[in-house]
Amino acid sequence: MARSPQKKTSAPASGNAVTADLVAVLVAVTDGTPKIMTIAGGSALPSGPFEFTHRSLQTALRAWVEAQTGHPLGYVEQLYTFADRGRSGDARTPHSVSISYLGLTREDQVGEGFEAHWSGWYDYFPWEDHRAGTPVCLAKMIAPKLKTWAKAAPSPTLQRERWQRCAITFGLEDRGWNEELVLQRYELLYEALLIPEAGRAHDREAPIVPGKPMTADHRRILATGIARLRAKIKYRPVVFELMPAEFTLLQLQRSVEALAGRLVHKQNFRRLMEQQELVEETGAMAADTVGRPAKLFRFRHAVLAERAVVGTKLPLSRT
Amino acid sequence: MARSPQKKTSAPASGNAVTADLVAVLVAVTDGTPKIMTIAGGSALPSGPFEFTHRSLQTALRAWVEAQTGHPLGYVEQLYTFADRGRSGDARTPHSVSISYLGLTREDQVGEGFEAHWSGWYDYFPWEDHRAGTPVCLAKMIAPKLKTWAKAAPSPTLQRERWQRCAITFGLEDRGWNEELVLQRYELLYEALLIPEAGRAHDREAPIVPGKPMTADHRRILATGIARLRAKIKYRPVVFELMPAEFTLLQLQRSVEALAGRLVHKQNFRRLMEQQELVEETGAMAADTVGRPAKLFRFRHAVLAERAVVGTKLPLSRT
DNA sequence: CATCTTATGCTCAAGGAGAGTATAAATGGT
DNA sequence: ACCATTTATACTCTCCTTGAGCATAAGATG
Repeated sequence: MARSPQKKTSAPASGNAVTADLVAVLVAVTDGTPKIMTIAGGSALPSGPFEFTHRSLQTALRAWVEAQTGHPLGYVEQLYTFADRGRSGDARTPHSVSISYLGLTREDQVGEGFEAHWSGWYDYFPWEDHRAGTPVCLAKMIAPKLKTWAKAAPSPTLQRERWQRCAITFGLEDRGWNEELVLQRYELLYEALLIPEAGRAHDREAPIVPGKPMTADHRRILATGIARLRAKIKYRPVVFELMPAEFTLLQLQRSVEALAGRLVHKQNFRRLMEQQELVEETGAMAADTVGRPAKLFRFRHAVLAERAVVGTKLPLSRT
Repeated sequence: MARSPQKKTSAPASGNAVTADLVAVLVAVTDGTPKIMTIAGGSALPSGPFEFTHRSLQTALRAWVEAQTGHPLGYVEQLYTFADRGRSGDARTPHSVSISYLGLTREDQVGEGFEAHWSGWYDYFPWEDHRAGTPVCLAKMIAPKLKTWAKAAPSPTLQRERWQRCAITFGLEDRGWNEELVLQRYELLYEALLIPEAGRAHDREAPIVPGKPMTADHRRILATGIARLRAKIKYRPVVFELMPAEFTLLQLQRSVEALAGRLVHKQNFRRLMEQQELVEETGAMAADTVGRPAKLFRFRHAVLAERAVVGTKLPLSRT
């Protein structure tokens, strides 16, 4: 089947040949800590060349992750395709297209003898964890530095606009924290040169914000993945991919909170779970617990066949 | 800056060289009809090779669309990257990665002397337009054929599962229409071999569903774009990219309805517009109208700077 | 038994969303 | 002039959702 005329009349394939890479954001949640699979001492996301022996990108990613971790991948979703030369540095390297994916697993599913390292994702984004209230680094370090950056704009109008952008994306000045703006926040810090990856790293005076950096644009890809996942859990039952087969409602709640980076109202969370019929009792009770023992639940896989849209809404507080 | 170790130790670039193509879903709304830019007599989306002279994919797309249509592009968003060999047919062609984009413009913005053709998007997806109630072809043709397909499953359990999937994605048996499931519906029809693109086209007996086909996987890409746009208008003020500078609230409503493929409650729509402060009066009134003249409004660009999340919610009916 | 901790059931109030009624302002026909 | 028709615009009403809090139950520990 012929493609479009445009393509037929275009330059030969060798003219714009590129290499295709896969980059994976593999997420697990262990003990209420969201983790991502990393390599190179936690400074890079797992990535590799795309093998065209596979039928599709998804198949390639699954096979590749399985080879790396020794376990099949549950939920997989494409994130974004990057081809920016600007950030990757050297223009003389062969052009590369990076196709990034988000994958959900459990840490314990990784086979023995594999080089998988799991790093807490808040190591890379300390300002994103609002479970214990607004992080200290946000108010004490990031906000002031953003203010300085805003004030450095050429005109008063631009200064105000810059600061307004900062205030919105970081929820400053009582605007309320929006946990989904992960990428926007990273991009803003990048633009303000508060992130090592933004270059100017040789500038020792550069005011750098806390948070572990990553190779190339991997931290940006990670931010994309976190943002996507935080949005997704609200309208698709994907949290369960990160849970063991049986769990208590509190464990489930803790996982949701870990991903969202903020706390939810316990009773309302249970109400949502019940009325949405996402889970069912196993009949067993949790063992080895403090306090009153909780019922064990399992995910009702049937809901996937029953309804098109089901989510784990976040019963947030208005305050 | 070095990339991950995985990449360093991988095969040389020539080993997995591919060509990168851009495919664009360019949307406009004219007189309450959503349209897409097409080439080749409406059988393909505009596409072409990615020129690495540009800094990023977005820049490349913008420049390319501008060259094609003679007008700058407003809103641009990446859709999906395809590399499936399975559907493109010949395995001997050079491997290609197609990066698709969604772009919003207005039909009248296309310059003279360009070969842009605008086709109504419901020509390709007749079953997606529910503005005048459930389309006839859905009840009369699609539903029965899906039922036949479901019954062709090997076991009774599989038959039931198939039919349940169909009923959910197409809103059959009083389940309610979900306008966002555009891609799922297309994929289901594809799987059921009711779509010419699914191959078996030589089979004259094949029960084919109404709707204009497209080259390669372009109709799938279009479905992805429509689905994305239908979801997006609910939480981002992107409709305004498709509107003229000044418009009446009814015109705005008609555009939203055109995209969503379903009607909304007029009074509630106005209430939403007002309380969200997305628009402001220009002071002028619409001319050349039937009935009472309406106030003209314009988009309040300031909201983009004021709030992070603003949407054109659909005040749908519960029935 | 007092206390701590988690589990679980229930109520309340404010806001949002779906739906309907009523009125206003234009046009065109008789 | 009057009326039907069409669109614009203002309000009201009710049900459901959602944020929030109170109260009680059931285990462990000292």
